[in-house]
Amino acid sequence: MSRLLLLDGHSLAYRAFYALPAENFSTSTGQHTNAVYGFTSMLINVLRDEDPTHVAVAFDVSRKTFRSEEYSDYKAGRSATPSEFQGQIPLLHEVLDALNITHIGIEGYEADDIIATLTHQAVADGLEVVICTGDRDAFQLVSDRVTMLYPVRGVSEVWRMDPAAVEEKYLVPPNRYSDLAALVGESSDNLPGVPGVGPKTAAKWITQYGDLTGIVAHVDQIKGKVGDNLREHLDGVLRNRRLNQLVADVPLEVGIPDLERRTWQREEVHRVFDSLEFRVLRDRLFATFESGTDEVEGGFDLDASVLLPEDVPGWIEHHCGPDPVGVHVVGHWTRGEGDASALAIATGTGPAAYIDLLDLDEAGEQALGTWLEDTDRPKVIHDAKVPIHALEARGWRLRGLASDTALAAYLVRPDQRSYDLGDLSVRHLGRELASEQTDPGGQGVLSFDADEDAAADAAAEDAMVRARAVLELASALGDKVEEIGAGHLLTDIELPLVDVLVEMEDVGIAVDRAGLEALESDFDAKMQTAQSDAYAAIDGEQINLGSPKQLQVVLFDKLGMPKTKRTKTGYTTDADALQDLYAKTEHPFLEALLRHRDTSRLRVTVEGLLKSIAPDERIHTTYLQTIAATGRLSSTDPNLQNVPIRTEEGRRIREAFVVGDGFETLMSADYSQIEMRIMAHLSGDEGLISAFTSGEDLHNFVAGRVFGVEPAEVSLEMRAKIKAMSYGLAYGLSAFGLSRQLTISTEEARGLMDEYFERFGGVRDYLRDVVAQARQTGFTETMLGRRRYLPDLTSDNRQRREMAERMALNAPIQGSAADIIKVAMLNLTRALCDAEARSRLLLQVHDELVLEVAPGERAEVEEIVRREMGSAIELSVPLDVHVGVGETWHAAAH
DNA sequence: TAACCGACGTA
DNA sequence: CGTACGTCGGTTAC
Repeated sequence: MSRLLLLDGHSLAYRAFYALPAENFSTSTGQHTNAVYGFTSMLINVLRDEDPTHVAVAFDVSRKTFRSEEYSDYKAGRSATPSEFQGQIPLLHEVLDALNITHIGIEGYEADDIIATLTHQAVADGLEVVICTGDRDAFQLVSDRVTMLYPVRGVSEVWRMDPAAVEEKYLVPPNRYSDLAALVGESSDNLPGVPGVGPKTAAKWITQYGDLTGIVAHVDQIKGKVGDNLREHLDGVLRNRRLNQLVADVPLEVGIPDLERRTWQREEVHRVFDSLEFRVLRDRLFATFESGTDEVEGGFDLDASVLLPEDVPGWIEHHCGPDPVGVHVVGHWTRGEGDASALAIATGTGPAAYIDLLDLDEAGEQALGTWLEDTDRPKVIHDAKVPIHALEARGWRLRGLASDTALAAYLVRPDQRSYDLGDLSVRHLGRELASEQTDPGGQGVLSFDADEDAAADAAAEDAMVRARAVLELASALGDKVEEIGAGHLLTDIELPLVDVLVEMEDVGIAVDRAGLEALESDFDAKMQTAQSDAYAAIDGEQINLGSPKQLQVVLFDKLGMPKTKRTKTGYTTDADALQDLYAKTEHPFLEALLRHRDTSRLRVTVEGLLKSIAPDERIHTTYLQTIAATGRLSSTDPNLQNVPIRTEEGRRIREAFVVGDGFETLMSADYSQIEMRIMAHLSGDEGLISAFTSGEDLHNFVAGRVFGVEPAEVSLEMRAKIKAMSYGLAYGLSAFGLSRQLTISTEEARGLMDEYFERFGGVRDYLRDVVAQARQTGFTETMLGRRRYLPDLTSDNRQRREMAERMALNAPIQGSAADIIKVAMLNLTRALCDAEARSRLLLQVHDELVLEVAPGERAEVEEIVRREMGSAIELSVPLDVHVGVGETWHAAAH
């Protein structure tokens, strides 16, 4: 039986808009999504419950319809549609487009007219119809073939209205409902009814005289005050009836066959739901419609074998040659420790094998090791750094990494939250990893002892499925990488960088544990003092100084300080705001509080570092290569890219990062002003380029140009302003933002920016063009062709659009800097290797590299570092590298 | 207990 | 109303 589902997009979204609190439904960029969320949630439920074969969503296009033509006050009582709602309609269209659901809006008609038209066509074609709308006018369409779902209690529940239900509720059959509504009136449409006549009276008359025509014919027989009212308002009633009659012959470009349900566009759904930040809803969508349907094929065909130890050498010999194989390692690796227990290999020709690493004989071990370390027998792995570490624990060094599917997927779409193999498989191959029978992650089902073998089989099969998925994904993603011209980024930069990062993570950096412990107790003592001072300043009240909520009570209620900038949950108590308050009130509590903040922050930082010291007395961070949308690395567990440096106290922490035993010194090498240099290069601005070749201090030079004085005459204040602006430009800083940062007037800030752009017109043109081009193509590109997609550049929502514009400004600059230092890391590593130096790379902090220098190698290493960092890329300005050495990170960077 | 938020460290 | 991150403690929702 075919069934058509029709939804009134406007009416349902509008319900959701008022039913769901906007503050709980908005994205990190501030876009409200409550209407989209509510509608989509309801859509998923209805699709699930009704399982229609055909679907369409109707929309109002504008308020101007034939009804408002006839009756200018039609819906006039309604307040203006809030812009927060209006802005969500295009998002709703995006959701529907991604789901491949037809949406229709026709100028001059309301959504319900479209629904009426389609309902008539569908009934004529023999379909059942389910209508979902919050507009009661649609009751007139209900019949034995047409059911209406009417949302109540916001959008959390629907009433299923068939003819009996309509009659039970309104005392008239559906085809008389419009007569009843005409008599009673519809306040939401600003259609007044007959005074004193409610549904009961109206229903009584309709029953008595058959319909409205009958009532009109016998209007003189109706007695009493209501009779007089009816006669007096009869014109209005007839007008109501004309207006609430739905049009059943709206000219539509689609017919019922066009509305047949289609599979959704998987990538679009991910993109749209990502941008709306609908995580749970997406899970619900996939959970509801992808299990047990044939939209996603049930996994992978495997010619699989679990190898016996004695079969390992033969299998590898036979199957692992010059063609890439997919590899999946069963094991784990966290915080510098881990192991591998098994390994699955899938070949391009079909066969797949599972090898238990804990049960290998000598020959197997030998064959496996030789293959793993053979550069000429290529492997493709998902997120290879982790398995490479795990295999290392068993003494193998994997070589010949031909592709990494996580890295490939990252280059294709660098702004994803995660690159889960299962997700990529569904998205790019259209297949789930796990079929229903093999569910190694499942709970409970396989928990009995008797099922241990089955569980092991399932785990082996899962590993082989993953190996095969990786192999196929490498091919599919490889094509996409090539399509966007990022092949060299993958093969020449990201893939070889994996080995460099593995080394850096393995080596770690030595720390002075005692020094850190001393710092901890020092910071702790200072924090205690600050805390006592803070309590003393507020009559001894012992609040939790780390609780913004309790602070707000003290600051704004108890002490009555002026309110600061609003946050989602109240008023901000951040350091800037507290400084402001202190300047205004000079209250000692604020001074103590700020001191407490600083010292407790330092203490927490030190504690975190202490906890992460490994048994070798070194700290091993983990670099994440697929996190930052601009192409940067990130560092985690612990994050060694945000160790304090700005304050004197903070720098003491850097003194605890020391040169390790057997090495001579630490060396810190950083690019000076690399982002400004990239901006000079990309913009080709002659003024800025000459700033870097003049030998003058950059900011003095620029400030001299802007203020029209000699560089030598630039005051410190002028220099500070120009420095802030120069850096701000690469982030899309506005005059307002600049004024706030420098505490100058917006006018002065604007004047400063105008003057800057006047002197450095190339920069202005570049910044303008980079956004314009990104809007054209949909993406930005770094110097090495790393893309970042920014669909929001064409958003109707100003906030989203402007956010995307700032990202477009920044991504090529930050991303090119990331490209450059990655190239430098690769070249530097190779050069150190070629020079047979023992010195080694330890850390990367975006524009800085930290090395550990072996005895006697200092001069040579410094020369290599300067050369390789300085020549990583050719710019129209020099790449200046600052190098320092010292026993500690602090000393080396000084 | 998990998820979120404010706050804050770095480039 | 300046980009890119990771981590912490407190709070809230489940």
